Order: sequence, then C-alpha cells, then structure tokens
Amino acid sequence: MKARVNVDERGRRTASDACLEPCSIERGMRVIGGKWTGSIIYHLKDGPVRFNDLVRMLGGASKKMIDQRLKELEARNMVTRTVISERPIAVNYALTDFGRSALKILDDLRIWSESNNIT
Amino acid sequence: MKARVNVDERGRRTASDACLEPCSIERGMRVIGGKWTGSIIYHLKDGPVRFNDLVRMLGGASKKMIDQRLKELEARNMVTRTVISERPIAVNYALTDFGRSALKILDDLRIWSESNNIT
DNA sequence: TGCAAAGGTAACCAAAAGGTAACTGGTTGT
DNA sequence: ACAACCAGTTACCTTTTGGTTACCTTTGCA
Repeated sequence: MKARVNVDERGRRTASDACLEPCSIERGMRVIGGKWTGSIIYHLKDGPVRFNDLVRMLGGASKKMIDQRLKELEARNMVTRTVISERPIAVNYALTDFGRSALKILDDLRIWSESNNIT
Repeated sequence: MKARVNVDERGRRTASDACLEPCSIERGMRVIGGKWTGSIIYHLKDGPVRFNDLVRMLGGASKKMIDQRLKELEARNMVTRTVISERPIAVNYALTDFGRSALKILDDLRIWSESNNIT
C-alpha cells in the first residue's frame, strides 16, 4: 500500500507498487464487508445467539443470507457453531477470538455512520 | 442496534428493536465497502491524485470501476473533482474532510487485514 | 505525420448475488 | 389432530455487478 506515481524527465508517468489485484483493504472488506456480514458479527458481540434469533434480530435479511454468511464466517474461524441440544434442536453461534478482533472496526464504523447520518 | 430477543412465559421468542432493513453498520458498509471504494479513499490520503494515476495505482481495477466509484464518492461529498488545467487536461481528485474522516476505519481495517494475513 | 497521453463514455456480455417461497423432519404444545 | 418452532435446504427468478473492448476529443512530442 505504498503505491506512488513516478514521473520521468520526459513527463512519463508510471506507478510503482501498484495494487495488482486486491490489496489489504480490499481483502479485509471481502471478509467483513459482505452484505449483512458486519451486522451478524456485531449482533454476536454480547454472547452466543441462536439461528432463528439472529433471523429475528436482522429483520431485513433472509434466512438464506444469514445461513450463507454464518457458513463463511465459520469457515474463516470467526464464528463457532455449537449444537446445544437435540430434542428441540438448538444451535448457538458465537464469536471466536478472531471474530471478536473485528468488533472494534465495526463499532467505529457504526459510530461513524451514525454521527454522519449515512443514509 | 440494541436488538434483543425476549422470551415470554410460554417460551415464545420475539425480537425487539430488530434491524428492519439496513442498520448503521450495513449503511456504512454500503458507503465504504463497495468494490475498490476503500482502496480509492486510502490512496487519496496523501493528497490529490489524478485520474489516470489512480488507475495506475489500482492495478486490478478498471477505469470504469474507478470512474464509477469516484462519482459515488463525489456525490457523497467524500471526494472533490478539480480540473487543474485545460491545455493538457488534468483532473485532480482529493478527499474532503468528510472523506478523510473515514481514513481511520480504513487504516484499522488494513492493519487488521495484514496482521491476520487475510487472503 | 502519426502516435501517445489525458479523462473519460458507450455498448455488450457473463457471472454472481440476493430475494421469495415452499419444503424437510423432528418435537412440542393445546 | 393441528399448529408452531427448531434449523436449515432447495428451486426459481430477477437484479446488480463488473469485466472487456472500443471510441472520443484535445494537446504535445519526435
């Protein structure tokens, strides 16, 4: 991310250290920037939440979306899935330490968003 | 964002303060989370940059993408577009104060991304 | 004379994303 | 018996996204 533009004696411009393909900001965004991903992580911040409770909390997102995002987060070890009972089957989703490490960024984003009332 | 789930005496679960439609994190993500948007803002952090220089710096993004993102950012007053010379036409893009206010989040994201080597 | 660079714009296309609704299969409450 | 709740899954369809290529106008350089 130290990309800069060099100008030679003839005024010709070339870039050094260009972001060929996704640089770190892009890559990070692809992890926490998916639709509803940030919101899901944020809603897990106070402890484990069950699948249908997440669905209820995220009124605008479909079960399919939430399911998909939870699987992605699980695959990245940001979230754990735990079956807490058969019988009336119940499943808890919780943040891992790694998942929790993203919370600060998300909270800053929330504050930024609210204080600039982003529409 | 204080969504919680309430359980009544009969075990019925309902959510209060659910995120009906995008909550603040979602809305924020839609502003700085678009493909290449964060990278563009970040590359403007040291001062104005010309269009084709941005294109060169962001090796993986097409002119069309960059053009599109710049227009979105301009519409949100995060970036200004200034023609600095007719003759050999040149255009500078620069962050506004509001645009600059997003830099901290992006830099935190970059650091998070790098220290967890996100792929 | 003819190419290259500047800052775009336009047209076209393929792929991915995301919404809806129905369905599963087991359990419990009335 | 009937409905509802759990945690998903599946199929279908529409929209959005993003890549590619070509093109435009003006100016400068060799």
